[in-house]
Amino acid sequence: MLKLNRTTEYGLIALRHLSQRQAGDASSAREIADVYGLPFDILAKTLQRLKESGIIQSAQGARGGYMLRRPLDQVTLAEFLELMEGANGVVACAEKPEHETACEFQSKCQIHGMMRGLNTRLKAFLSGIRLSEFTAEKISPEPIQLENFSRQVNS
Amino acid sequence: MLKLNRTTEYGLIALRHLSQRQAGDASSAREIADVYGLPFDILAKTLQRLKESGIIQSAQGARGGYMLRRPLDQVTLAEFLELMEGANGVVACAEKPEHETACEFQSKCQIHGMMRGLNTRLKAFLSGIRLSEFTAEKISPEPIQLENFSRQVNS
DNA sequence: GTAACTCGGATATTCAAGGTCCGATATAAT
DNA sequence: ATTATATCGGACCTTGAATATCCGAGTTAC
Ligand code: FES
Ligand code: FES
Repeated sequence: MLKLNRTTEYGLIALRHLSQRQAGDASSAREIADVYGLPFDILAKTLQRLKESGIIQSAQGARGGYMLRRPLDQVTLAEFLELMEGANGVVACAEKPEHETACEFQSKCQIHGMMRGLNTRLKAFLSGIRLSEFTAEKISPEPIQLENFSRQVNS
Repeated sequence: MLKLNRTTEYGLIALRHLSQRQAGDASSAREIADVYGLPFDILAKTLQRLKESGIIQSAQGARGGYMLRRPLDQVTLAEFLELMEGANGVVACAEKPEHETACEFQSKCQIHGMMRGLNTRLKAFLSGIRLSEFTAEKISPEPIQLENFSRQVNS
């Protein structure tokens, strides 16, 4: 139940990676994919999406890559999930305006109001969690091995 | 994001229906499907599942049907969702024991711990919501039209 | 110019959810 | 007893979204 998309996990892993790099330091999609063993193509699309939303920024061309743009403690999990998985509520009808015919059952559906209430409460819950919780803390005591991926953009 | 299964909605609608009937009054799967315009086969399976879990009970044969068994204010949304949608966490690895190899990325995954934390918090949130919230309150002021479906088991 | 990137779309594959069908069994009314 | 109406339980098909793959185009550093 309530399972997250794969891309969401990829995105979080990437954001954590970017947050651990020095400011002004860019990481390419290839680098991140290799370090964590993620499928490159999907990760690349995910990063593009994150860039469109303004959470990260990109530098094109050789030695290009991605860098954080917004501080992760200012991005809520609710915003991030909506970004990665689309604005779907617990039920399809939860996000639509009340007057629209949301689903074929709505006219007879007696729990519609409660579903909308649940959706609101769930969003409030997710809004109380910031992405920095996923990225700020260190899990492994030793820093990530970047090996030959390591580079500096401004140097 | 975090979209519920269709069967979950069907189940809630059915539970609400059952909760509105008099004690000792049974509703057949056919009746509920007709009243709300739900697909009969799927609703029937859903009701069977709810019966196995002990939330409702069944009476076989002609004039049989389903009745509530457990008070709905004693069933949490967390329990209900796990029942209807399986014990999946926000990520596949969240529900498994820590030592098991959950997914191919786990060894390199830096956010695994946070994911498990999120999963725990989400479950706590869902455990704080009881099914009675979905069924107890009246939405439409007028009672449901049962027409020729109306019947009494003990009469 | 060339290599290493991002960018963006088109397309294929995979998988679970959603839905359908059918046969077996149990009970109540006639 | 027979019939009608139920639950029960499995097999099966369909569909759509998630996932993955592929390719071409545009940018920039060297
Ligand atoms: S139609 Fe909105 S919850 Fe059922
Ligand atoms: S492997 Fe568990 S969250 Fe990534």
